[in-house]
This record gives sequence, C-alpha cells and structure tokens, in this order.
Amino acid sequence: MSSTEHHCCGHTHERGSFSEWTGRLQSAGHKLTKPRLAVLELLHRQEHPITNREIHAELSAECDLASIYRTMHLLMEMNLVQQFDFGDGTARFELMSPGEDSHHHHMICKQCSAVVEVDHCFPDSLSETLAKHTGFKEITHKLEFFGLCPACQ
Amino acid sequence: MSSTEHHCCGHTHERGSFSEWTGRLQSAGHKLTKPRLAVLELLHRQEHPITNREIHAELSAECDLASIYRTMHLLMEMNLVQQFDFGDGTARFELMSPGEDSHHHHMICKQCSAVVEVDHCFPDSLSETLAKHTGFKEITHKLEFFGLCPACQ
DNA sequence: AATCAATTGCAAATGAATTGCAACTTGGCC
DNA sequence: GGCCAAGTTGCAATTCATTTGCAATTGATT
Repeated sequence: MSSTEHHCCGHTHERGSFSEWTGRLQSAGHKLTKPRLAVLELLHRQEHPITNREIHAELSAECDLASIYRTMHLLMEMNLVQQFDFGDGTARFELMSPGEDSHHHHMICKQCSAVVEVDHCFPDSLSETLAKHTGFKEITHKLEFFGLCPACQ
Repeated sequence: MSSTEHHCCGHTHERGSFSEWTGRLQSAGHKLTKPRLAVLELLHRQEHPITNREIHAELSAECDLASIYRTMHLLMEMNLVQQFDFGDGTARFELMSPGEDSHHHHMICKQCSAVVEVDHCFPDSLSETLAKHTGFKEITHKLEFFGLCPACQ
C-alpha cells in the first residue's frame, strides 16, 4: 500500500517526477520551504482531488492551515494545480503536469462521495457553437458528474 | 416598474403563473407566509439565478436573511428551484417549472460576471457511456461555462 | 375567535477562506 | 560558515456564506 511504490502500468495518471514542480517553483523565484515541499509531496501521491483541510490533517506537524491555503493559491497562479468543486462548499485540488493535457472531470457518488476520474468530455464543437451563439471568447468550463456508485446502489 | 404588474408576454422565459408555485407549497402542507410569497414572487421575475443575499437586499423589509435561506432549502427539497454554482462561493437559485424541461447551463463572464443562459448541452450518449464505464447510476451533472463577454474582450 | 403546529426574526454558532503582523527561514553573497 | 534582505510562516483575528437555537409570531383549521 506504499504510495510511492507503483507497478509499471496500473495507475490512471502518469505523473511527472517530484522535481518537476520544485524546479518550477524555484525558477519562478519562489523559495522551497518545508510547507511547500510537504504540500507538493502530498499532492503528488494523491489519486483524487484533496481539500486543504485534508492536507492539513496529514501535515499538521509540518505546516499551518493558512500556509496550505497560501501554497495552494501560489500553485494555482502558476497553473501547477487545478481546482475542482464537488458541490459541498469545499475546494479540492489536484496536481497538474504542466504541458500535459490534464483536462478531466469527476464522477462523485451522491451517497458515499466516492470519486472516479472521468476522461470523457463533450466535443470541442460545443464550445465553438457557444462562442458563436454568445459572442464570448476564451471559453472554459467546469463540469462534474454525480450519481450512485456500484456499492451504494 | 411595479412588480406585480405584468404585460401578457414579452419575457424571455415562459413561466408558469405565480399560483403554480404557491399551490404546490400549500398542497404539500406548507404555509403560505409572507416571506415565502415574497421570495417566490421575486424569484418569479428573475431572468438569471440570484443569490440569497441579493434576494435579501430586495426584501429586507419583508423577511430575514435566515428565512430566505430556509425558504430556499424548502424550495430545493420540493424541486421548485434549481441551484447553480458560478464558482464564487455563493449559491444561486432559479425558479423551475415542475414538469417542464428546465435543464440548462450558464455562460459567465470572468471579468464582469455577466450571465447568459445556455440551452446547449452534451448529448445524452455521454452520460450513458459514463454509466457503462463507471458503473454509476442516476447520473446528473453540473456544468457551467466561463469566458469573456463581448463587452469585456 | 381560539388553538396549535409551523414558521419567523434575531442573535449566536459554524465552517471555509483570508489577512495582519511579528518571528523565522531560504537563498544569495562575502 | 555566517550575514542579510526578501520572502514565508504561524498564529490569531477577521470575513463571508450558511446554519441553528429559541422565544415570539402567524397561518390554517375548527
């Protein structure tokens, strides 16, 4: 159950090495502090988006909740994390490999909150249609799915 | 500008008559109180989802903010309103004609928060595909679009 | 008009997220 | 290695959306 031990093929998301992120932080002129390293390291082993509170529960010895929030803001600005909203009023974050297409969504169980990553999305033509209809530019979207997982049905 | 005075046509969303909602409330055994009537009446004239705080700003004379929250919970339970999340941490609500297909989404300007209703959605086949892939049932989704409106480009 | 349960207003509590500030690290420099 | 300045942190206090306890009020029924 070690989180760093992986077989060669079986996980859904290929993740860059840890130094990919520390390097980016540093070359953007940010310090590599204990809280930032701990947060990055923890994010790096997650399979699913995680809340700041959850991160703090794991890292209460290493850093303050406020620093986690601040770190997350920094990582957002730098586009190193993606924020998701599962509709419960708490932001969730997932590390994102820069460059790589990390666009995806989630299926969340209404009952037990189990999360499954969803790689499907609607065709780009929909966004283009909307751009024409509305006159909006630079269109992005937030999309999450909700349902009953097999165990809860 | 009287709120009760309406011409016979001319608004974008065809809405059931006011009594459609009061009737439902009453026949479900709920009282028709001043706060509830005021909230319903206000919701009934909106073109876009509105926050509880915005409702309270209009109705501060008629009812308390807490009652607006409570009314909205009731309307949600009864499926008379739909809740939307524009990503700013504040819930927005829109009256929904029961029966009628009110499924829609929004395009929100990242700059000025202008809102446009979006009737397009992805094909149902996507949900079906997801059901097969994930094993989830009763799949719903939350989808909102963000972009730059013509005025802000 | 009387009754009673449902509902309200008010104020206090909760929970996520943000912020001010003094104390403390990190990274660059000698 | 030690010094310094800027960037960061921890802590406590704050903000903002939302929820809740409770006594007072009101709608629906008789």
